[in-house]
Amino acid sequence: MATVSRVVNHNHNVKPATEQKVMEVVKRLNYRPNDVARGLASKKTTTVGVIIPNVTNSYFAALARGIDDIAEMYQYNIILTNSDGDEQKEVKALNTLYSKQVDGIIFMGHELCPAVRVELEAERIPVVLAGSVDPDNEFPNVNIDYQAAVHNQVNNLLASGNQRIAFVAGELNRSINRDFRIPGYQAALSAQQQPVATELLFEAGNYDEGYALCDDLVKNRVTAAMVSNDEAAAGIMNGMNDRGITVPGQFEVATSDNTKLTEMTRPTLSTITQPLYDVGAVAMRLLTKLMDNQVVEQKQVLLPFGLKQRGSTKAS
Amino acid sequence: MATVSRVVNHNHNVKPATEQKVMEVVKRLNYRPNDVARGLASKKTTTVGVIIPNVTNSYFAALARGIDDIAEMYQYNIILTNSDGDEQKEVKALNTLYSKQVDGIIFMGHELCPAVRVELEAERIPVVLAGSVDPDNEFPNVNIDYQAAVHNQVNNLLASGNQRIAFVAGELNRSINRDFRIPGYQAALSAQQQPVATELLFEAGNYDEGYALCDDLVKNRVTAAMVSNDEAAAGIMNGMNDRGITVPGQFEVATSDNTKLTEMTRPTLSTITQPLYDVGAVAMRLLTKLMDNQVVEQKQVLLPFGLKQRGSTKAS
DNA sequence: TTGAAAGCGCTAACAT
DNA sequence: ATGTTAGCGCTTTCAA
Repeated sequence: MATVSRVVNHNHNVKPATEQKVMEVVKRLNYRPNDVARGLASKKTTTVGVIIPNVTNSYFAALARGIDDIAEMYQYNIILTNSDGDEQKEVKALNTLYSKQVDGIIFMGHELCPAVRVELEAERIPVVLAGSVDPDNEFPNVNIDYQAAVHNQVNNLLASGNQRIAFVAGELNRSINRDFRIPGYQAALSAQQQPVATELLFEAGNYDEGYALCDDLVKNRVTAAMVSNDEAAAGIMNGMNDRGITVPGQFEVATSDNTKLTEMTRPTLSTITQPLYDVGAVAMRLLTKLMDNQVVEQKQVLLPFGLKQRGSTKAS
Repeated sequence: MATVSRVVNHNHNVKPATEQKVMEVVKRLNYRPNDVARGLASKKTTTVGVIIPNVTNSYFAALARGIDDIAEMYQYNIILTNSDGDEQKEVKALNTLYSKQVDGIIFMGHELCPAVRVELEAERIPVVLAGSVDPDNEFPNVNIDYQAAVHNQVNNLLASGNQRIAFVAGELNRSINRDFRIPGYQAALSAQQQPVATELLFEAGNYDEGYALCDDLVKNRVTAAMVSNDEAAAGIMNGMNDRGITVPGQFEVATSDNTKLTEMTRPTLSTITQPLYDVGAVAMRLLTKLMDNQVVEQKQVLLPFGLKQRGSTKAS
């Protein structure tokens, strides 16, 4: 019994001869260890919970792929739950994951709302936020420097002479926007002595909303937009072109995620480049260390970003 | 002990008064049942394994969302594993899932290769294929009638006068192509007395491959393409336009999945419409019945499809 | 309607 | 290096 356990778990205190014998029987009987029993006895499930707003969102899907690949590499499985960024669903999902005794959690969300924070703090199981900011920087997380990225990209829009640049995000009041992107956007404007008007802040979180937003943009005499979501950016670009306002000639669009979509639209979309897969991968790698009780010096990691000027802006 | 178990599991043989008492203590002690112990004792984990080629593929991501929503509805959790459609990874993933004692499996793959089939048959745990064909129709599965869908869409390409219509898929030799789509394509050609030449069969499974394929297409004097993957279709369309061959004027493109991408490209892509979310949802619903030992009359389900003519074809 | 007891299939401490 | 034993935290008979 115990010896079989040792062999199966690659414990070293087994005589090679008996190991062979056990292996032979394991094969012959087609024995497969029961992970549930293992989990109960060892208090480790080699399973991590992943909360994602929506798998069909290509930004998060890219992170999820990075997460799963590294999880697999470290022999963990992933329990994936879509939350739609909804507080209720997030809390419910967390409770389910706790019941399932997951060894750790990767949380992705637009926002870290108080109820979720409480839930996360209540258990002492490791959590890492992936592509999701924690304004208090309390939890380990991996992101890029959204503020600097937006700042730089807006600089490009400024450089080509735009006087009224809009900032567009799914929900302006989310921490990632309120505390990082918008300050980056405003800092860029201020540095050029441009007024910072809230009337230039708009909401659009997907293609259709972006497309529909064009009327508002035109009404406000906006000539360029810094968008925080690739699909919304595509919607704005197509919407403008369909209204006879050509991009980038009469209107410039810059976006944030560098998903494959930015290469598939016409014109192609200028964007901030983020290592999406790596954000997920690094988050998972960090979580493995935490689950392994290793000491981690840097629990807040910022991955490098870049800017890619393509067809939707005039900048070269 | 046993009474608490009854209360937690909503067993009816409990006096309301004691139920209240138990509930009160549960709350006070912040008691949360351990699903692992539950799983060991009851031999049910309320977890299903989901094998997906790649979450970042929007076709499969859409199915995954449908799967997760229904799973959640029936109180199941999902263990998600990316396989890249690789036989080795699929087999490995299945074994891991079996060890984890999942109650059922949803399999998505480009192909149901022999090794996987063997693995699936070896265990008697329920499996449902989602958006993935089983040429032998041995396993429960939910799909659309790919053959008819392609046949109809090719008819439209024929109607606008094309004499050399290409068929493009990720891998021509996959069952879904070999046994369903290509026969549909060929039947449409044959019905119009058009020769069925293998030189009109091409491979491209993503945007870049589609884009690169254009040279071959031009070389072969192709004037229209029936593509089995939206991203590849976008690549072909952009590739043609970039080469000065305008779509749909000089080249028509029709695709298969109706992912959101088909509305985001310019021109927009004409496509077969499939209820992607529903394919996943119905598959999961079917699996719940199977896991519940309910008798299911129809284990092979074909969901309705449609055709949507947009900007990449001349047909109205 | 409730309690007592066995046991799910392992791991881990302990003994040998 | 191997065997023995005691749980892990529940569900599920079986009695009462």
